[in-house]
Amino acid sequence: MSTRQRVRPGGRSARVQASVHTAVRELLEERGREALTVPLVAQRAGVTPSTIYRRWGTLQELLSDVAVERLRPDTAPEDHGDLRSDLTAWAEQFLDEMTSASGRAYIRDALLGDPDGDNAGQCSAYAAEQINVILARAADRGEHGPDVETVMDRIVAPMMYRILFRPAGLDAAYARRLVTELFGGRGKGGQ
Amino acid sequence: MSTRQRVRPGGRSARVQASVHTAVRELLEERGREALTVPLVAQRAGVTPSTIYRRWGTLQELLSDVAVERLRPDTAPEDHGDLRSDLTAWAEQFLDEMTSASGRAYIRDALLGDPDGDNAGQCSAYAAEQINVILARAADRGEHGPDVETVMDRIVAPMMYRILFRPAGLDAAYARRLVTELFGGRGKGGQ
DNA sequence: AGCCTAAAGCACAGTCCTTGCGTTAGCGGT
DNA sequence: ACCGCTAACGCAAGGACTGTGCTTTAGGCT
Repeated sequence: MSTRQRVRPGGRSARVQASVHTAVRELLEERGREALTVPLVAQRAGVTPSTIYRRWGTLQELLSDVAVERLRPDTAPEDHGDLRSDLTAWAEQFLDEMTSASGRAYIRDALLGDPDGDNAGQCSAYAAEQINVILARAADRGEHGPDVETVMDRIVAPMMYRILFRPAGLDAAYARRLVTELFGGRGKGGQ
Repeated sequence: MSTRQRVRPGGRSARVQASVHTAVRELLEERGREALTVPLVAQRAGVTPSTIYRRWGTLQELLSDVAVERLRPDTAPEDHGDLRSDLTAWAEQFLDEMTSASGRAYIRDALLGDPDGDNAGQCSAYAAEQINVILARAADRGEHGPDVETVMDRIVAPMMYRILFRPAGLDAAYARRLVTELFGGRGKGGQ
């Protein structure tokens, strides 16, 4: 079962979903994730727990839904005039947002309550979308650069891997280094 | 609180931990993850639920512990005579193991019940260890290749990212391609 | 305007979580 | 080798959470 909700806007369902999502975000900030329970969220949202159980099934699936919504980029990547600057700026901002405690928590939540990998795929699609915008702009300028898959492999994947598995010592310099190495910086590879 | 157990071997604690871990692995295979509950594991392991709650706190932290134990490589990477072959073989095997349904489940469990990122770091350390063995062997042969961090960024991270976020269409060819590109294959990067 | 369906509320039963207290195993000291 | 001491386990009970059958309501559709 996909957890993403497809409710028509304006109806009661939409109101319930919105108020539940809001309740989750508020309670996450106020009391932290450990303190969250379905009944607590239900009370804050002004619904009964059974409503949440029926629509989301599990607290984790609900959290996953909220997380994906929160991880959706709300703005197009900034235009700095050339591909490399755009990628660098985007990577720095991405890493900065995702490295924060709440950012990591959202990523983990998105991965967590996600039986069929649907929500995780959505997160990846968001990043790919942003990168596509950057690459398309570069193509319009006449620059020719890597394709999306390469950027995902060389920039996004390493950042995400470290965020998830080795969160210590991550900073903007790492993001810049990845971009530099992608652009033919002296990669240490090769034999 | 770190969930990793530091019990002395031979004592009662060690016996309890072993029987609980075994119970988890057995029940995971028999009934699947959804059916797992703390009381169920406790019954199979021959302990009381409160013991599990006290030592692990949560089913997820327990699962995380078991997952990390299971993700530990039990054998040194094969020696194929040269660095590139070693890396390719290792990457193929790694991807194959991790792409399986149970492999992905273990990875997610390891990430999941892991408040301070301790278990996730351990997983990453396992991979780094294996790669270090491969690189050390290459150095002994007189080959000079990339350093560990580069291999983590270029091989491990992309595979893990796709396993977690885009599990569709992953195969050995992808692993080979990553190694090829690392070894100066025509990377599509650069402007 | 009225029907009809999907979703929410209500209530209750079953399970799980959590903790206080007593007991025990086994480590360390003499 | 014995004995005290501490950390860990078992037991039991209270409270909270999960999940479901049935009823009610909102709002889309003709």
